[in-house]
Amino acid sequence: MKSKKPTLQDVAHAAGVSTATVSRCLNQPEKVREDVQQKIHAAIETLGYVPHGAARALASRRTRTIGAVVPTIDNAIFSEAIQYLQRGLSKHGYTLLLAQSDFSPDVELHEVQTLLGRGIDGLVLVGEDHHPAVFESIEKQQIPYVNLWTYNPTSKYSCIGLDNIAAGRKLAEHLVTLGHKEIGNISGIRLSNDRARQRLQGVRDYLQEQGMQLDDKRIVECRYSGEQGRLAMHDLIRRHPDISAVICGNDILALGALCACHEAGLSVPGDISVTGFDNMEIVQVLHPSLTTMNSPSRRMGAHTADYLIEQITAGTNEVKRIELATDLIVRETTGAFRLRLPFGSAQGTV
Amino acid sequence: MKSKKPTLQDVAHAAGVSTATVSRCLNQPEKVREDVQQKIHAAIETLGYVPHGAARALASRRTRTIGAVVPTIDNAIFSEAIQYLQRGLSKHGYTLLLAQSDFSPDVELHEVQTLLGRGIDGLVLVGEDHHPAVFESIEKQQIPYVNLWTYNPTSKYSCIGLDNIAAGRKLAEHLVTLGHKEIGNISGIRLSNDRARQRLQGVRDYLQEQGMQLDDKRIVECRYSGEQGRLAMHDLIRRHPDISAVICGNDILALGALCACHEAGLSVPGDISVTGFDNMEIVQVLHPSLTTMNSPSRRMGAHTADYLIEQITAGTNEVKRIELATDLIVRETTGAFRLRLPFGSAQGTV
DNA sequence: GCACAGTATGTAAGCGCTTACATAGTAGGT
DNA sequence: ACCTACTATGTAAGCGCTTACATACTGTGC
Repeated sequence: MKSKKPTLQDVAHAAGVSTATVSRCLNQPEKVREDVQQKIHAAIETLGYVPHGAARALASRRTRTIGAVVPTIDNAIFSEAIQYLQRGLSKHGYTLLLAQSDFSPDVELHEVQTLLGRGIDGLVLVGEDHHPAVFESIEKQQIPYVNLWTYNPTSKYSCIGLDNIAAGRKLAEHLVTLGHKEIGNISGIRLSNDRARQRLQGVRDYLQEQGMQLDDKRIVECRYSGEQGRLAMHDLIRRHPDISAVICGNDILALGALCACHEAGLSVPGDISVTGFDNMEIVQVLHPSLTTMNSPSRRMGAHTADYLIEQITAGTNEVKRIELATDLIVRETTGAFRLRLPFGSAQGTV
Repeated sequence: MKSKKPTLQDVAHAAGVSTATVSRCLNQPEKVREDVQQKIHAAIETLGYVPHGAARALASRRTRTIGAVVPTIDNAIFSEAIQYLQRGLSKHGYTLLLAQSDFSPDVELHEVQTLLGRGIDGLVLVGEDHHPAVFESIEKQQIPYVNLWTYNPTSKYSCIGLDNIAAGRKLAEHLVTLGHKEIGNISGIRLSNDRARQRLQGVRDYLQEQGMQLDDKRIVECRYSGEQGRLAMHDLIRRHPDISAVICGNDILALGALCACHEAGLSVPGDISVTGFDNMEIVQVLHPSLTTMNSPSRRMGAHTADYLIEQITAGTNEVKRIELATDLIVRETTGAFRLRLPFGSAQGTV
């Protein structure tokens, strides 16, 4: 190893120009003469110079860094969104700082403050529900900010996402149209998860309009995990044997629910219909393949990158609200309602 | 909005001490008297002071930031590892800079250089295969560095992972023990993916020792996606109807393969056995549930965080090689070999 | 030939923090 | 009472870059 890493000053020396010129050459090349640029680039090359990010950030008040806090990265929809967000940022020389909240508003607040301390140029959070101090901190920084996964036309902040209420309605409509009357629900924890609440509300609204009700007893709340979904479904089956369709908060829960149906000897969709949410890649290669809502995670990530870069480079901070379409993807786990003999009755002997 | 954000200088003023004392209070509190600390914290509180990350980084040459480049975050095993890595870092006040290589060494190099420019204190990559310039850059920086997902006792660099060759052997052994002789393989793209290569090599080695061969024609290489796995399986079934077991490069490919079996009217494990790799959470709630290898992604992430923090805080950079155990998880997609009448022959008439 | 506008480059003052070194204050040993 | 050894705090010099401003140079129109 030689001595220290080369600095901009070393480059300036080697190229026989001033530090200002080198800096300009890097940041506003149009202001530097062609031949000088070449000399500078040659010097950079031979010295192996790499700009010092922190120094740059300190002097320019821009870190070329975006912060994102998701509930957990270990969930296909969040990781898909982050995948596209990171790609979009990278294309423009921006780097992603990633943190997780574990669905806790307090943890989220803490992570947000850490990120802001790091000096991010933009921030991405999931949903609208946040600790009040989060909003305070953001406003103090005046940086572009996006609420992901939610679309609220009246929101004070930018949001890029879907209309979760409408999505819930669509699911309910699908099942009602198939003739289902007794519908159960396996939901994620709704506390501090506006998406889960809104989807459920959509279901409830629609049923109400149809003169039906979603009894609270038919809602089981649990963490988003396959095993939890499985247990929840067993619970529903035991407590409400008349249920003929179950709306699950996401695909993972739905897979667990399908497992439970199988274990309970219920055929899907013959005895019971099941829906998911997110349309994870794998649910289409399963048998039966899952009826679910398409979650525009990838587009969300890409749009977010575009929006942030746009605002940052323009030096503006306008609120933008982007609604992304979701589609109901009907596959094999939902079917027409069919009367099922109650458990315990003599089946097949009539 | 008030005026500017408060600086350390403002805090010093408000608390009636020097900037050095405030800085010490934040970084080495044991060197500051109790009562002075309280005054300072009070000032910080009322001013709403947040340290400026870039300034801190510039002055101290530490960014409290770790960089990681994974092939893609949109794959359960990588996202699990990143989940635990991020948590571990956060616990110690470190932040994660995340980038993706899309399985391309060139993209990876570019991302690594960007991260190094940002001034990371430690770096995490996946696998041992990297662009030569990656190693050069890292050595110039002298920062702790880990190769994840691989365990190589003779590696020049730290690594935390599993013995991929041994894992491949175990899978082969399992199938051979069940009586399978004609084994197929659906692998991820092996070019610049040492994990995939080594697993395949393990399979090959074991078969060879048993006097069997893994013909190259029985290996289908494709991207890690359910749909690709499905197509690959159809291909294998068509070209090699005598195959009675297929080893898949990961669980996603295996799910696609199961789909293909179903479509082709082959029962699993009756007609054909299928194995995965990674033990994703959902594969245990499927029917049939998947036989697979457990990938210690979570432990990997946690260990990596511990190792990096340890090295950074100690100011050292010792190479450490940690092997994590993997287990074969036998479930329902593998079973004893059973002779199957070839397609097209009159089945069930003998 | 001269004033003027326009362009290319250089000078130097920070950005907000850390930290080596200097200094003041305190306690213990003799 | 004096010296020594600490500990607690202050002073000030950067860390490597950006950028406002100053300066030098070029070409134009009159």
